[in-house]
Amino acid sequence: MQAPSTAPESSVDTSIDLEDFLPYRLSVLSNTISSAIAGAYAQRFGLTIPEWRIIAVLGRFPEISAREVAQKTAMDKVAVSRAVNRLRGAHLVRHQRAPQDRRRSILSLSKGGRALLRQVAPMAIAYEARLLEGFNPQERQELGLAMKRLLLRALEIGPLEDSPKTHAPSSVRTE
Amino acid sequence: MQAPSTAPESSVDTSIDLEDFLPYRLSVLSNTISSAIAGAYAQRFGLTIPEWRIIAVLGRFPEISAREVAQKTAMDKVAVSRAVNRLRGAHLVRHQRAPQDRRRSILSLSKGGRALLRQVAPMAIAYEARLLEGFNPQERQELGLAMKRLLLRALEIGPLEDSPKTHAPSSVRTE
DNA sequence: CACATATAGTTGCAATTGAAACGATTATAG
DNA sequence: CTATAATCGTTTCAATTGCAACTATATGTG
Repeated sequence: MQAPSTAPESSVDTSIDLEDFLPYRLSVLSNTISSAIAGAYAQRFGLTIPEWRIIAVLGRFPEISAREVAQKTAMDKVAVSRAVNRLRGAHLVRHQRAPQDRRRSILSLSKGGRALLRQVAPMAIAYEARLLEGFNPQERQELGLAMKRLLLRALEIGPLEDSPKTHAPSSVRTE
Repeated sequence: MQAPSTAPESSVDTSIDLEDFLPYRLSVLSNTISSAIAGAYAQRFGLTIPEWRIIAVLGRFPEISAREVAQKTAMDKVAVSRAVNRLRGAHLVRHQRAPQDRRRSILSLSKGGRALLRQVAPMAIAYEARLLEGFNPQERQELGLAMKRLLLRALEIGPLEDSPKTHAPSSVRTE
């Protein structure tokens, strides 16, 4: 597709080591941890991770709308809607409509939901503690800070749209 | 925002702050970065992340089997099979059978696959470089090390099955 | 008021994914 | 040698997901 590479001995010159590639390593790490947790939640409490997230956030911020839940959990609104419905079916979450804006829902934990949270939260916290066991306070702080910086940077860089080669002539489609 | 600490009662004693919870933060960070990359790969090269991983690993280790690809990419064998089929359809990957064990496949990049890798790899590396722009060499090393430790720890802790009683001999086999 | 536009949440549909069953081949036990 | 088990990769089927369309409310404009 492009002009043939003029490299004389090209066999390995563009090889990339997946094991050193930060996005790959992050993905493997995150998936490993998430599936360990997901297995435990499912097995012991019948909860998925989206459901657990909703319960956690409602424990901390009662009486918020589905949209706010979506923001605070970094979940899609569709995922929130479906997970909330399952939780309602299990009588773990209560659902009202906001009187002043009747599109808006007001979600909160039921008694059972709060009881479940009291069971799940310690397990989650204990798991995190085991993960970080070998890290001293300074290392923990540095790790947290590094993740914060990376996330900020990833959001700044953004969706990586076309051609970073030419200086962007701000030809951004607005529709 | 937080309830007044006056009540030593039950209401908030198990609240967990999702934003501080390491597995959640890792998941958000990884998803943010992965979807930025996925968008760019799809748009510019018509590649998914599984496909990109396979191309990268075949660029570095030619003539390996699907099973080895699965190990090296941390992908499921089913996912590898499907992605390899798409790549074969696009004439980016070649597929032979091992003569001494005819169950085993031998995969390698075609000429086009190598050309594509030469285009994609620099973009991937550049993206990673932008992510890490603000990190000095020591910070990079510490970050890499921290991730390594966390992954090892997560594998040690394992699937978090029932009864964290007897510490099983950690079978972190690397075959 | 009538109309267009915007927002909250749900639903339908197609694509993706994962677990288990499968066919083909090779390895092991008796 | 034969029967059984294990391995590699594919296929099948069901569950999950993501996107767009949809319903219902709400707001803003002439």
